[in-house]
Amino acid sequence: MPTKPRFRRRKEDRPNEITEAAFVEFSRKGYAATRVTDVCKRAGVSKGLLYLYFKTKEDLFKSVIRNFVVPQVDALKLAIESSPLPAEAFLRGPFLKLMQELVNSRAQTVIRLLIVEGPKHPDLTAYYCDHVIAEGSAVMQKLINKGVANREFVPSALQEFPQLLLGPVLISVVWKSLFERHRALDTDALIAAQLDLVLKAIKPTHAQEVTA
Amino acid sequence: MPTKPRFRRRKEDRPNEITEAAFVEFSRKGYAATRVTDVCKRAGVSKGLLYLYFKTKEDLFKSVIRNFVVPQVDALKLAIESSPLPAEAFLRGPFLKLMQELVNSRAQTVIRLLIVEGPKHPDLTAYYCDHVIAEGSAVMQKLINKGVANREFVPSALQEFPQLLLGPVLISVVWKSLFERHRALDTDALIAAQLDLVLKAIKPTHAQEVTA
DNA sequence: ATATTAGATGACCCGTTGGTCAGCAAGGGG
DNA sequence: CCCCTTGCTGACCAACGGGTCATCTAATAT
Repeated sequence: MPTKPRFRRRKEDRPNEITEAAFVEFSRKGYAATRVTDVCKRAGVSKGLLYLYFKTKEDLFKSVIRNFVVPQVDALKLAIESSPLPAEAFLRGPFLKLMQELVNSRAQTVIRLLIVEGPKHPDLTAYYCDHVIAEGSAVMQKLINKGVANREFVPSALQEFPQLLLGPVLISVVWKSLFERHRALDTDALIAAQLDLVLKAIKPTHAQEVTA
Repeated sequence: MPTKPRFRRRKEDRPNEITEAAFVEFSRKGYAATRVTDVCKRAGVSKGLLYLYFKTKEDLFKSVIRNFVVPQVDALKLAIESSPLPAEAFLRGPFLKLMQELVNSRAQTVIRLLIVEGPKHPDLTAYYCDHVIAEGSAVMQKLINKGVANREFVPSALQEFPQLLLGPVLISVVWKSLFERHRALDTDALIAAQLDLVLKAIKPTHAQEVTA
């Protein structure tokens, strides 16, 4: 009888499996504290194999981030730009939901990893800056400007700083990673509160001059 | 002629000097990437001496954080609680200035260090949570509530989530550490914008029912 | 069956770094 | 002036972990 083979050849699946394992390990311990050996164990793979698919530990890390970020961002942009809702309805509906989910999904982990490890990987940061930050800001800006154009909103600093809407998302991510078990925070409510306050501030409820 | 002595005995000053050097090194490279030897070099001290005053590398790190945080927070609380200004004036004046300075001072570095290294040092995080976060929130809450009490402000979610005012501070800290050289951000304006928006939202400019 | 290719293994190498310790020297007291 | 205390030194150690490579074996071609 033929004994069970010690391993199978699965060239196609290995990179994904390793990336997935690396995601878990990096998330838990950060870049420096993660041992390549642990990633291998989790992926059920030997060290040699990992180094067949990834040149260095850093290369592995970058793959983890990029493989996660790219599809997310693309999906996101599409969703936002193809919505027919007016600005406020969109913000209070899909946009709010999206921000709230960000904090409870893998994105949270990725955001944290980028904050923590970013400074050590300048090219990765640059990539992220151009693709996620810049494009994200642009989309949000467009949305606000649209609202201003059809008198839904009054002109405000939010046009220049659309990131303000994401403040509570950042607070939530950081809070969860540091204080979650020590002191609870209702992140959904926090995010909703900021949106509500901002909308109150930029909606023209009372007589207001609009200077071109 | 007596040759210059190789070193002086300065028991009193050593801990501070080492802490100071450690602050610089930890700020630049983070905990894991900082070598104890480098801290020693910067402090002009041998490794043995460092380990005379600090039990481990981690102990040194905690000292750095605590030594910086404690006096800052105390001074801060005093300043806030002893101000006679009405709520809005205080927020637009000293409070705004303080938030803006936070981003350009050593506090920025400490905030970043805590975000990055916090999860690895639970007791340090707990300490920070109780002393800085909890007390800070309480003070801000008091301020907002005071404003609501004398009809300066309308009731709002800001009473429950005073942290919202700090959102842009966090954004600024993170931005500076990641993207500063790649894409500029006027952090002062960002922080001022958030304050302005929030104040617009909670000021009773038009007929508004106040439900007890 | 056998040969060949290439996916996969893991023992090993070696630079790095947190932490130690035997001993040196500053400087105050007798 | 000398001695003793103790602040201080830096060579050294041991563990650790990223990366390599000689080797093995599953799959495939002949």
